[in-house]
Amino acid sequence: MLQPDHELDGFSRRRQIIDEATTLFLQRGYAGTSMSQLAKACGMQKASLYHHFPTKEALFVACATDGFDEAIAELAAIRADPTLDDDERFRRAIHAVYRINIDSACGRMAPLIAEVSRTIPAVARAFHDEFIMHQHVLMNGIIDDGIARGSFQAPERLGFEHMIFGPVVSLSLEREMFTTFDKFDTLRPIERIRTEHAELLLRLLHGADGGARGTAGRGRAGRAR
Amino acid sequence: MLQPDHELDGFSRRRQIIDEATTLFLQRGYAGTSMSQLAKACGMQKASLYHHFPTKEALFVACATDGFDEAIAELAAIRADPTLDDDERFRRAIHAVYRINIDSACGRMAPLIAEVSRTIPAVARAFHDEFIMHQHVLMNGIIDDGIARGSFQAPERLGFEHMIFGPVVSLSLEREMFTTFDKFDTLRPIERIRTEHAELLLRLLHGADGGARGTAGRGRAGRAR
DNA sequence: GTCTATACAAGGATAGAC
DNA sequence: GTCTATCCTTGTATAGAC
Repeated sequence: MLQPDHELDGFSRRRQIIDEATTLFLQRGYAGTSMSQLAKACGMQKASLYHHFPTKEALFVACATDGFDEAIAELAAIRADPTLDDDERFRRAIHAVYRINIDSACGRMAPLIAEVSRTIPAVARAFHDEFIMHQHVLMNGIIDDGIARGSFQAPERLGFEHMIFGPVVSLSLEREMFTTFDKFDTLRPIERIRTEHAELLLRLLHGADGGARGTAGRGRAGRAR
Repeated sequence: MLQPDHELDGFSRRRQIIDEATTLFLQRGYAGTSMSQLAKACGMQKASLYHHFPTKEALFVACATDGFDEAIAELAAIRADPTLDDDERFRRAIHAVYRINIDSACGRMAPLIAEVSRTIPAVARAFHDEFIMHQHVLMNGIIDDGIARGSFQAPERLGFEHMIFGPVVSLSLEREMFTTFDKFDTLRPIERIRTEHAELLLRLLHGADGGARGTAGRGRAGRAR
């Protein structure tokens, strides 16, 4: 999945093309983006693009599968950070999930994957296996660790996972849908939504009965119910 | 928004075109669907389509804004149904929201709206004002009624709304993304997700402290767990 | 590795007969 | 209201010089 290529002067044409293409794809969709537009955006001739990528489809696959690891890195680091207590780790993990899916290019690719899912099924497969799946695994790990240490109560996992990722994914989609609206941040104040979202999830993790510990560290015995 | 037209024999060509076009748009995206393909699907000539719709864009707008009211009708009915207690009403409302956004054609339009949001901003506006907004209003009404009757505790509303609709919208998107996978229902068992989702939301509505009433009618004091 | 030039298909849309 | 025929643009992709 890597192409060391000719990253000589810190400037790779391939990189530039991928970046410009990603921008265009995100703005106008796959079928709505033409190689001519892309060539213009890159300041080069259409034919030159085909020196770097054999087909438009191959170019799209490169864009869509680019940067999975970097995007998820932060979440992995949070899971591994031993200095955090479980509640705080969970809060930061939620924060990271928002950044991954709303700010990063590959997080914003979801509607595009849907668009091409029938014509390029492989890209949907990769998106699931190497992006979505990894986030779920990391998040479940964080929850499981908290349960093992007595900080969290086990929730119905399937529904809970969807209550973690669903609001983030839909917010990302809505931001694409409503980009032309005056102030999207008034319609959907992401910061506030994220905070409330995290606190509501924590309430569920602490159990319905006792409310459990507010900021339980690891292993502290605070039990509930 | 209605066109009585010539619904003579219960078969309208306009209706047929909208239905076929909607299917194609959902499968291949807006830019990825051609008028030629559509003409073939309708069993007519390309030029004939232009007798019914002046442009491809107008046709898409017709598809995307078709059936809002019908899709939402069930949710409105549930809100107004006086025979339900608040918990059961909420459960059925969640059920309806799943059907609206996952099964109905206009619910599945979301990624398409995102695709055309820059080129046809009006359709994004309509989708928000006449579809999304209405669902939020109805759902909030159901919650407010429950609060007024003492069945529910008021949650942080903004975060809670996203925890209602987010998982549904993302599930709808994922179903489009992963249509080519062997068994989507194994990957994302919608029935089970929906049930767990509803129960977790109810747990939040019942409050972290007392758990509040399990199946409280209006005012009934029933406890649970 | 980038360019000019071009092949060839498909796109949206229109004209005008029936 | 549907057809055949056609216009013109744009699309992806390639050939071959530099």
